[in-house]
Amino acid sequence: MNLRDLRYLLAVAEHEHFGRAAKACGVSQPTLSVQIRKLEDLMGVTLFERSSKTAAPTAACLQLIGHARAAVTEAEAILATARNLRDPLSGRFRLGIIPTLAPYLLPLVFAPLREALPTLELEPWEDQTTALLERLRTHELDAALLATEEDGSDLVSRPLFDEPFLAALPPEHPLAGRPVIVETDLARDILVLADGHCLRDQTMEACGGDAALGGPLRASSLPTLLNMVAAGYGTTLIPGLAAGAAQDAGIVLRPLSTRAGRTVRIAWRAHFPRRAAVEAVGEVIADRLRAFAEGAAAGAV
Amino acid sequence: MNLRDLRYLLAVAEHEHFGRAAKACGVSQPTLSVQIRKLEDLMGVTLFERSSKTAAPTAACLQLIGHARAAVTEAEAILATARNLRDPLSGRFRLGIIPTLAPYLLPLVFAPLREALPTLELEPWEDQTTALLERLRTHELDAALLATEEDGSDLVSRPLFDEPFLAALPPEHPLAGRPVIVETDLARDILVLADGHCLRDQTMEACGGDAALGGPLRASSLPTLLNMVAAGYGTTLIPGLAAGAAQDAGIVLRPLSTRAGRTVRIAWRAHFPRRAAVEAVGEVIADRLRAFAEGAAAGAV
DNA sequence: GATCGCGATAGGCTTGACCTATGAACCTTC
DNA sequence: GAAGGTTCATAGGTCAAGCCTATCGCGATC
Repeated sequence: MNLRDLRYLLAVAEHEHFGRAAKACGVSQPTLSVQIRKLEDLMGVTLFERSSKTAAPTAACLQLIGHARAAVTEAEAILATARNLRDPLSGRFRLGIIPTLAPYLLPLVFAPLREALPTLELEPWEDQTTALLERLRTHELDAALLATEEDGSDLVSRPLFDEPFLAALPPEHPLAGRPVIVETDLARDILVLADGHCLRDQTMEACGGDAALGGPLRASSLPTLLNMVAAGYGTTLIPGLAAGAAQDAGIVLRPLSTRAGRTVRIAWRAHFPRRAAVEAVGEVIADRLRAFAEGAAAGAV
Repeated sequence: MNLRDLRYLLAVAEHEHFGRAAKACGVSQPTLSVQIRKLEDLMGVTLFERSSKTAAPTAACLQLIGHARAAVTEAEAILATARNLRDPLSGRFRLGIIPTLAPYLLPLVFAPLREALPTLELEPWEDQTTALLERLRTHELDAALLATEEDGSDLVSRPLFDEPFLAALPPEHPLAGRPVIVETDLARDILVLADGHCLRDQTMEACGGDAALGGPLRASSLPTLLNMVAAGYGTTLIPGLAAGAAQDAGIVLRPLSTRAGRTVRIAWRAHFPRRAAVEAVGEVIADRLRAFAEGAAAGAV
């Protein structure tokens, strides 16, 4: 049985006439005769009572056409729905973002994304890198903003912008008077984030790679870390986008001598079919951050 | 688009694996790959995200499979319903019966019909001949029990049994003493049914064919006519099956010298597809009335 | 590095839906 | 009552499409 056959059935039932039904279906009358006959043979039921005048649906036919109409309607609903889904820039887009980036990046890019991609329903999801990669692989996310290189060939990524690190010091700190900070000088009293934050590893690497660095404190979030620094418990490195929040907290910021920083990338599954949406989202973010990245590059020269 | 394609779609979505889905569908894996690809091209939507591990349904696909499942389910419901309708001896069977026959025949044949054709839902419809023929032609009846020959080649009929007429007389009537009645002797004070009853025409023909026969009275039903005869207002001819009711009313019944009678026939549209049901119903009625018909024939010899 | 498993592709076969032309039955009209 | 115009059914040929087997390319795994 075929959806086409069901359409033929409905047409003949409606017109009660093979010729007119054939015209309505855009086929010849013999085609309809043959197909209806096949349908009758398949079902073992006479569907129409033919006479020289008309083709009247039998009682059995009347019982069947309800289902037939439902099937045809559902099939058409599939195509209609597909038409609406055709635009890859439309629909839900679940974007993972690491916690040291989300609170500072989202306010910058949310409105531009809405404006550039009005039909894309952006759903941000904040979590640490490994959790985001896991959710990417299980199709629970469509893309993720990370500050690390992707791992594994099943995922790919492209860089969006460079984010320099800044030294964050309490105002009364001995190094606060210097215009530029040498990272290794921070190692003595540096504070770091908890395990799992990529920023923790990057900070430690920039400051000398000592795994025992940072003492017993493990801040669970960047705002917490900033408050600790502001309170005079130590120093840290912060990503450039957090500069505003750090200054608001009364922290002194200084550029680093080695121009250390991180590259924010957007990552997605290699086979993800809505590549266009990923590209578009990345493009909007990169555009919005271009001034920031150029400023960072200029400052580094 | 095709129901087969939708089944393929559902299978791949369920198994998340082309090979296993192909096995479940009973086709080869390349077949499935090609058909799904065509479906994707038709819809303009990527349905599955393929990788070397698995074929995961996309968000778009998940939105579509609900409709797809509904369409396939409806299509299967058609076949299931058709299977139930396949037996022509099952289902509604609308049988028209003329009013001078229905009250006496139905009590005789209803139970035998139920027993012989338990799945046939018999719906009797009582009306005069012309109305029954009209309803037959408009497909509002499946068959009709008549006492006339069918008219027009679009309808056909077969005889079921012969029903002799009997002279019906008030006990005090002068002719009541005779063992056999000559029909034309009844003409003087005969009572007839209203226009439209075939029995009216047959009575008048048997008694001399005078159109002015029967005086001003036009009984609207046979029971009324019987009561009029019982009350002494005149005589009439009654069909044999009404004999019991007439005797109950206190009427004297006598055979006719010419053995006049009528043939009860079952009529149906020439193209009616449930011919088997018509034949079966007719057969049960003829069987049940065989004794009656033979008795009538014997009585006539 | 070889093997295995996945989906995609290629080439050839066969089915079946379609068309036009024609037939058979029936109705209407002159 | 013969002619012509309906109706649906049938016949024969064409062509698209679905299917198969064989093979490829890619990635993971041992």
